Amino acid sequence: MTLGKTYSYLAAVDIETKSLIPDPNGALIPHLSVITVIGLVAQSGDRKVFRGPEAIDECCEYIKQNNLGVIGQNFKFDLRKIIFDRPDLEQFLMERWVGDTLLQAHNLPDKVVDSFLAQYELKREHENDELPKGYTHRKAGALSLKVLAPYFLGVPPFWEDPTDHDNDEYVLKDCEYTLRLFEYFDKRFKEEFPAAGRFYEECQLPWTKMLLKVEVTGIHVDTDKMSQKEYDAVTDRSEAKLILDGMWATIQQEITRKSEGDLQARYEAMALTAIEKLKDKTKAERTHERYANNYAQARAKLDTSINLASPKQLLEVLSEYRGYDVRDFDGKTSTSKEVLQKLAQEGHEDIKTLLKYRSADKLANSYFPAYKLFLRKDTGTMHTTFNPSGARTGRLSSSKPNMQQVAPVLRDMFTARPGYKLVTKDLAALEPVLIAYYTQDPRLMEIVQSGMSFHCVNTKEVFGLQDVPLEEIKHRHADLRKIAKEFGLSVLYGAGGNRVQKSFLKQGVSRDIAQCKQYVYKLRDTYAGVWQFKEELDSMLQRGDVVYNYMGRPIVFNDPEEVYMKGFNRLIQGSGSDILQAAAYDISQEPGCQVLLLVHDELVVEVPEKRAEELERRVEFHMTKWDLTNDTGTVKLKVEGGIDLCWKK
DNA sequence: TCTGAGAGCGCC
DNA sequence: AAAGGGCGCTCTCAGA
Repeated sequence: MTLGKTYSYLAAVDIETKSLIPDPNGALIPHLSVITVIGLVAQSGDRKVFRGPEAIDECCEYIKQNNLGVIGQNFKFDLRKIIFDRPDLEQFLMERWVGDTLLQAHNLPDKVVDSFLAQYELKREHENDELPKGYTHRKAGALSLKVLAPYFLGVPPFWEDPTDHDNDEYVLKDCEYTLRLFEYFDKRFKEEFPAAGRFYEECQLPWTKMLLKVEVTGIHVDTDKMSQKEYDAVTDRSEAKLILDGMWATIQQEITRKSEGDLQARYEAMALTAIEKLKDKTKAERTHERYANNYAQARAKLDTSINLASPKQLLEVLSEYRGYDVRDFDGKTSTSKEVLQKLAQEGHEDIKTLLKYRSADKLANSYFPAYKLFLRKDTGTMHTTFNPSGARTGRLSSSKPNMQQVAPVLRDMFTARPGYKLVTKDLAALEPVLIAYYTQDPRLMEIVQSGMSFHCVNTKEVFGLQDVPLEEIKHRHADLRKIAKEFGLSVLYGAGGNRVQKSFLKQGVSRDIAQCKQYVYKLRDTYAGVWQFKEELDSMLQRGDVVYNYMGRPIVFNDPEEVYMKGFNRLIQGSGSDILQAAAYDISQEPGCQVLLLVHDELVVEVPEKRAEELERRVEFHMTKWDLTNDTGTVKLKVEGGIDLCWKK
């Protein structure tokens, strides 16, 4: 690890926080939590604990006095909270932050094995039994310090006291293990995986710093618009519910009657059993009365209304009372969207209403409550958390709230601050482009170089439409194109006949499996170079080789069984996502550009209104500057999107 | 009463 | 032999 010669030695720092709201999850959210204690363990052997209102200052003073570089385990979390409390220290801490054990572990090809995790889980359950009622040790993931330290350092498993988060001993142990792990990982990178070490140091760590800045900045929310949208969703939901209640009134009555009957029968049976056991048979009448009374009470509490959120109840209504075929494309009964859409297409009005209810309910229940919880009311900004180790591919994940799953209809409530505009750009057809680059397949190279439509070409090839000009496919064979689009990329990643059959069924067309397999072979044949590349890659990964993606991120599989389905996909998806992260990093270095969101292949960047067009070109440049030249030619990255006052798709 | 798995669904 | 992949969130339901 290069200390940059600037710092004398290292110290691991860890903070403990507690929630300011009843929900303990508040401890994870900067504006809903408070720091209880800061621990620091330095390579010098010094162990420090800082508390109280001066804790941050004293800690930083110690770091400065001793000229320390600072590391942590998922240190982005700690820094985000510290910077929230003390924005003036952002620059100082950002510079001092020189390492992270979570990011090291994420990129070390040697992973914690599943059997160790399972063993650890057993120990945790055992420990939980010893705890006072209501307290548990939270499940620890493969990248948590609680797993990493015992696995790689061989220290005994350790748990904090969940009744006392504000504990010197624990926070110091945390720091000590972090420091030891850091040195251990550093050594292993140097000795065994120098390329992975470089990726960690030159990409993963700087990118994570960029993400911290993105999180701290947040994205501005038009709260009036948000309220309006929530009101609309709630209204839509109750309207749909009302209509559905009307349509299903008789079913509701039948269900109520049936439940009452069942309940009554149960209580009568209980009464009979009780009476049989009676020694004094003269009390039979009174016993009977008592059970009748109990039944009346239970009846009053009985809720027989149909719970639309219960797949079990809904399934009963749809299949038994309405007589619908509720089998999905795998033949299993289900109330999933694909089943409901098929029924809606057959013209069932109740199902159309149910679908409306479902989507409004999703907005009202999943989106808005989270947005209201995580909105900073003083600034009107939303601050997601990006998890650099959230996905095995190297993609980011986003949570609290998840800004990578914002429904398109909700996007325009996220806006530029006054005086600014948003540049929203996505990398067009990123995956076909990267597949062409990697596999050198001549047909795919030709397609992405010439700008032909991947899906239209597939439609022609698969369905034997040689006579139809490419540009007419979209209009003359829209239905077939839709199906081909459904399974085109999937087949290149390893999908088979079943998957293709499903794509047909979704469009209301049934094809036998043999025919579907023919389509798969046809596509593999069309892109023979892709399939050949995939097979070579698979055999390397199955041997346990470490493969590096476009940006140098290591790819390795412990389980060879997983390779067929995940290997090629991980190379392509991970490369795409890393290109976007690298672009976001470079854009964040452009004066005037503030990256607000990363959504896998899309960036949202805030720029001063007056320089919008100029900076839009800078954003485009950084997103498309990556060299995709292979032995057969060069493919170019393209972006789509523009400038607006709000986030638009 | 609490937890964890599964269903379902939003996004790429 | 056959197999698209990657997430987070909310709800229900069953088991402890």
